[in-house]
Amino acid sequence: MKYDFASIEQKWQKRWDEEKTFAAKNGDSRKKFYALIEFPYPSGQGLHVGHPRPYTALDIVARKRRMEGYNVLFPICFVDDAPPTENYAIKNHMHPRTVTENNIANFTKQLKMLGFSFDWDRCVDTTDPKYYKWTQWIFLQMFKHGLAYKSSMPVNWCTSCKCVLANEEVVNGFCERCGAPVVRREKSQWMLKITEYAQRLIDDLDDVDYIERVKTQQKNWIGRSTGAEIDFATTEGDMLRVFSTRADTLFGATYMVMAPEHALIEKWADKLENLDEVREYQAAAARKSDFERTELQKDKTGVELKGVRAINPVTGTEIPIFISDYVLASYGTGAIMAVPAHDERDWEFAKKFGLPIIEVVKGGDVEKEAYVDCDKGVMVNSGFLDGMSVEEAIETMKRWLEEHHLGREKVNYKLRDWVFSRQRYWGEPIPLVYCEKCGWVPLPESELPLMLPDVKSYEPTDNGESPLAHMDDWVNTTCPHCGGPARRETDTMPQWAGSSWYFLRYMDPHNDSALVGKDAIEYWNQVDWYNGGMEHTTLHLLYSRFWHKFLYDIGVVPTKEPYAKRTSHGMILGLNPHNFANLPAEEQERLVKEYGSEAGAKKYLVEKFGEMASHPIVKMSKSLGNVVNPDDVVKTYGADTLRTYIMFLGDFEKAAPWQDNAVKGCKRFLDRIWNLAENRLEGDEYSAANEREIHRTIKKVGEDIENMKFNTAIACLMSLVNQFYEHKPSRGDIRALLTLVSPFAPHIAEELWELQGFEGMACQAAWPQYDEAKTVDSEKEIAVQVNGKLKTTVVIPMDADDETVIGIATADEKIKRLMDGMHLVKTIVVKNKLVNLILKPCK
RNA sequence: GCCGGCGUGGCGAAACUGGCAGACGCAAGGGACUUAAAAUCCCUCGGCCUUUGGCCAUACGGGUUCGAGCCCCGUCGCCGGUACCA
Repeated sequence: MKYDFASIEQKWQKRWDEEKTFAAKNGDSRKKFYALIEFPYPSGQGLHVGHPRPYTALDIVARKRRMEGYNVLFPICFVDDAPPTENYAIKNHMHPRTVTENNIANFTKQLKMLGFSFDWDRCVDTTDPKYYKWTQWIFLQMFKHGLAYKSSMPVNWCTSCKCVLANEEVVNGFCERCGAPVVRREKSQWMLKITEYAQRLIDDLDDVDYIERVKTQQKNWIGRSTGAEIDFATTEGDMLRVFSTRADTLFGATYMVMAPEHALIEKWADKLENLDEVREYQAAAARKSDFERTELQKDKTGVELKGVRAINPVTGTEIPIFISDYVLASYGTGAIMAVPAHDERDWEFAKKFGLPIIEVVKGGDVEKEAYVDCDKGVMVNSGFLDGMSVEEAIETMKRWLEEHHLGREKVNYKLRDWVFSRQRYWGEPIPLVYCEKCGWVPLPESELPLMLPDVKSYEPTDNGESPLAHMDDWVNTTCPHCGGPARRETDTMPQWAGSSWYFLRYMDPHNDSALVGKDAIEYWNQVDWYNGGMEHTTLHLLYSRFWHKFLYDIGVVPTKEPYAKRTSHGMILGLNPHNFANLPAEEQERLVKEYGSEAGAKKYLVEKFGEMASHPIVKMSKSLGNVVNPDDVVKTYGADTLRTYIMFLGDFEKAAPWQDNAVKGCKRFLDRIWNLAENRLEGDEYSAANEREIHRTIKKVGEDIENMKFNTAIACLMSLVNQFYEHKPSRGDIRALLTLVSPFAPHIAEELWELQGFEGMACQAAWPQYDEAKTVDSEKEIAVQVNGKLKTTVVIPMDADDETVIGIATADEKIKRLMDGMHLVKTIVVKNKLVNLILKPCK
């Protein structure tokens, strides 16, 4: 009988579905395990071959845990990615809901086809009012606790989505989603005070098991730095406050710089001799997009505020004040003291504007360049700091500032508050109304959910107003507080809102009276293992940690952190069809002939296809035609092969290229298993010839799954199968193999399990145990080195002592020859591994 | 620039805490079976040489060590994150 993967896979998927094999049970007495993956955005293109990588990985973990006796929660849902869905809907004249529903149906079909052990009954839909009722509820709690506020400020404006973006959504001055340029606009926005949680978001990383690169990226993004705030007196009497991490260099501060948006400028407007020039600069800075600001970063610009000067508190010198867009309004105090001798940016600016540069730390040549890495230098030209080390000077200066009430220690964070409103239709309405008398008033909780109204036209508008703003019937309402006329907030929430707490809803998806029931949250507690993409490290992951901490503070959840463990997968890349190495041999030959040499051929390819052609491995893209569709792979090879290959192709954490012809190897592996087990075997004990290999494989596969070394786990299973071809397996041997294979290739495992007549289902069998003693041999082949060089190998009894090992090694014919005329100076024995004989010629 | 990570055969990759480099798979070559092909099974497979053996090989140059892919110093290259954050 042939391995008919298509019908086998269908058969078992249907059975799992009907019997609800993977349903998690709330309150069950078994130990619980909660595995979580990031849902796919249900885009119109369907599943990408990259999706199954993290899903298969955690499916393997979830399946193993069930076999180990855990009550496993492994849920899935679809969270709408608002702007793309809406854009697609606009383009195709459809309602966003229809688009989302179609996409979800397609994704569900595709995911089911891959045999993931999701509990499909816990699907949640963040766009369902029953769900977003609770998203709105959480927002209201934040509002009531002062964590949501409306503020007018320059925001990132995507010129294509016609919508405000959070800082985290802007990549190099372009929109993270659509790639259009982002400009700055002054707008009144709802903000969430994530900055209030900055320190806790850093500190609590110590208590969770996240892979290191996730922790570092989060810490870098939050960007804590310790320094001092220093107050400079000005000739106008107003105090100009700055932040500096280098208080020690205060004697070298020769001028000040304020951000063009700094509030004091308005206050000083009357006094400024060059007000027109200042105004012009301010306007130009406001017009620049983020991209332009960074592009032009080498060329410093600025305008002096003529008529106002600051006084250096330690030297008493009057120094000029400039405005320049190299100082950011949103960080620190929006103003700096410039120390050109020891800061590259200040140095450039000082050179351009001919400002004095005073060296205060000895060691560099401050006429040539700023001396920045000067931690080990000694203070000079610095009055009472002279002769001190930098470290000492910082401390001394901080004390001096405090004593004179001119400054204090201060911690700053790069993290900004989260811009939370979007001028889009397709999002959760913000449940607040504005009343002339009472201000912003929350809706009573009994009125939640505030439904998104049906609307004919949901295109974004150019004036930056949400499409909801035109719906007078909806907008005009009464104030819940005073009963007077009021208007609803017309901006909606960003797509990150619903996804900031969705993992809680899985615990209790149908609860109408709470976002998650008390019993449910106490039972499931927190996510045990969450795997997701690195691209969400500074977005979703940070946002959801923030929301969770807030929910912890108001007593809704019992843990400070939502996820006990976080891992991340590498991307699936494709081969570049334009790269020389990936061309068919005949084509390579032809090009080499035509262009004289391989180098010539490569040069030609780069000329023809651009720089890109020099990279053999690239992201999959439609234009290169190297996109792999999982449907096709499943059709040709089956889901089990796809799952096995995607786990086998390389280190899970690293990017790896998809190679079509390598998939065959995994199909062959499954074929070979099929051939071994399609006929009923005899003997329920492990066969003597295979026993040791089986114990070793159980150990290795188990450990590898825990460490996400799926590729070597499969390699080890392949070796076991090869072993079974040498030594015919018993029915017991096959049973062990099938249980180990079952998390990776669950369908074929079930089918063969049934054919062998084992009880129940393979996915419900107990995970096999190994006996450490049985994983080892009685003998061991070890390396024999002479003077550190490998000469031969010998077989020793396992765990033999040093003397025995040296005896066996020196008795070897070849070693004997090498020892001729030499004497043994030293021996090094590494137990069960190697012996190294140090020989010297006899005199 | 700064912060992470990486660099190993024709290819994807293994290699624990410093201990036989290249497990496992792809491609390639040879053989068996077959009228033939596919499939399957078996063998070979880093390079070089004077081939019962020897030498060289883990981006490059040094170092530590009995012993280095792994540790240290320096250089080059690639990937990811971040960027006028004072």
